[in-house]
Amino acid sequence: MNQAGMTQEAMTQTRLDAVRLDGAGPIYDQIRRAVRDLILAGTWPPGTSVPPEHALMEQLGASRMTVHRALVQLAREGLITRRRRSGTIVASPPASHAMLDILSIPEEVERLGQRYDYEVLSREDGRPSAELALRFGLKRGEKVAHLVTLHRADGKAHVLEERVIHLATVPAAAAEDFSKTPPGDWLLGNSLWSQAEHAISAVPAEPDDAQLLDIGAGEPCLLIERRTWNQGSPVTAVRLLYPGSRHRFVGRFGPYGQV
Amino acid sequence: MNQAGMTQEAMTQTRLDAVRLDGAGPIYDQIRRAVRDLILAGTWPPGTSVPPEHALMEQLGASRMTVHRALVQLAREGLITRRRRSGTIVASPPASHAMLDILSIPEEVERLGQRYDYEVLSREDGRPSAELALRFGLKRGEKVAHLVTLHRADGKAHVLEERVIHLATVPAAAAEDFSKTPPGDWLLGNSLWSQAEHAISAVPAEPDDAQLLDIGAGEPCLLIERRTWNQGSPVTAVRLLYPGSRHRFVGRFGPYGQV
DNA sequence: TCTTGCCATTTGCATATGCAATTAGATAGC
DNA sequence: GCTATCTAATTGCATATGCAAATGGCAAGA
Repeated sequence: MNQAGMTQEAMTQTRLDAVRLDGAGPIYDQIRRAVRDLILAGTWPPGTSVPPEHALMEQLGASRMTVHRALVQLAREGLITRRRRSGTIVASPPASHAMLDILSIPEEVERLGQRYDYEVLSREDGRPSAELALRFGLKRGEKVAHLVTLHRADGKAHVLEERVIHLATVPAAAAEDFSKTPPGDWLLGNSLWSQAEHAISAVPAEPDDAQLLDIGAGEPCLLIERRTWNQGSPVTAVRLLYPGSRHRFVGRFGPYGQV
Repeated sequence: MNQAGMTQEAMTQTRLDAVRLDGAGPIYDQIRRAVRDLILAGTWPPGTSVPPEHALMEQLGASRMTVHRALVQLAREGLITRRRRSGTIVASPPASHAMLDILSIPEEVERLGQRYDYEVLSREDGRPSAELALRFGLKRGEKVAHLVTLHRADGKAHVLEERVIHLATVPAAAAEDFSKTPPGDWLLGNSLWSQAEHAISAVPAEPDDAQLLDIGAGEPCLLIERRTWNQGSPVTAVRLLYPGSRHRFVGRFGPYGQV
């Protein structure tokens, strides 16, 4: 191999060392979990190339078919994509989530064929007030960035976003002013998350919010609250307030799950 | 074999004949789809035993490992359950659906630890009025049962259900008075569905509905609309109106899908 | 320089084989 | 009858083997 080849080989070696089996359960499942964990932990970020089957096979002392089985399963779960000759790479998490696909508001608006813009209405960093802590379930001590953002579609209010970002988990957020990228999208590219919880409910618009959304006070709005964590540490919490009359969320499924 | 054995064998034969490959794509996937389709079509209802690997292997001329691969996938998808020696049986569809698990309202209420009861407020069978057809997207010609049901938790209005049932697809509904089982639960046991679509939105309560739900007119409500089909034929459509202040729907997921 | 064709790498699929684990049902023993 | 034991059916897992399909990248040729 040439020098470039050596570098390549060294990288592969590094990647291989990270794969550790825990001896619990079938070998193919140990391999699957080991690789999955490396991906979810961010050790192998999206785009990283996964070692080829032969390399894993030798490293782990398993047969190719066993390694193959593990990787095929991960591919079906959407964590990796595989192509003959090109090899296997870590996939990017899918942007959409059937029912609650509101990860990127710009995308959501543009998919409707409307022009998107947004405005950060306020921003404050520091320890949360009692009221804010209550609303987002924060502890008083933790430092957060608190942002209120209005998103527009074709110039009309689309959704009002109120968000806190945990600066201990995402320190880079302190230095970002979100003038070019709205907070939700910025977080997608600048933080990791491993779990989320969302809740959906119908609430009357508060007078202040109603004015911003250009609807009448007390009109029904769809409130989506989402909190995300990474390995147990809180990342962000957001409340998205949609004017009820202008929005529906639609999903499809079959008796055994998503179709 | 004894006579009982013969019967058993004959049944197995019947079941085997139903498995037909279409020649498209990998063999394991042809087998997987063939079996899946028999399950979804109701030919093999929940509880039916699937022929053992050896039988499928001989019937289809594939190796056992290939048959095995197909069945393992179906098991992972939740359509079948497998046990050594006992064999493979068709699974019952899971009762709950993470985000929109509102298939059974009695269960939903009892899970909250409250006493459930309900009342059918009105029922009419026949061809839909223009207004009804519009609201549920029906064709004027199709005969439907139209039901309005109020569900209560601890005696308080919980959700207002308005439903149409397509009598062409579910003829048995014509003879059922729903006095013992609410329509949604009755349908779960007396009809098949292969696809559903749901939509969620926030609407103000109409005066009539507000009175039934014991809230103020115009107060925000969460409206869940769901339509289900079986093999393309409409089965039922329902509008569930929840008082917004008393309900939240919660779900959890990870970056690559449901956790 | 550009194109064409070839080769080596990597994944995809199917088979054959063997053994392990589970357990329903039959059998033997009490 | 009841229980303990055995047998055989059935799935679960791992390996070895061989070939097919796709294709990145190199080499030869125009």
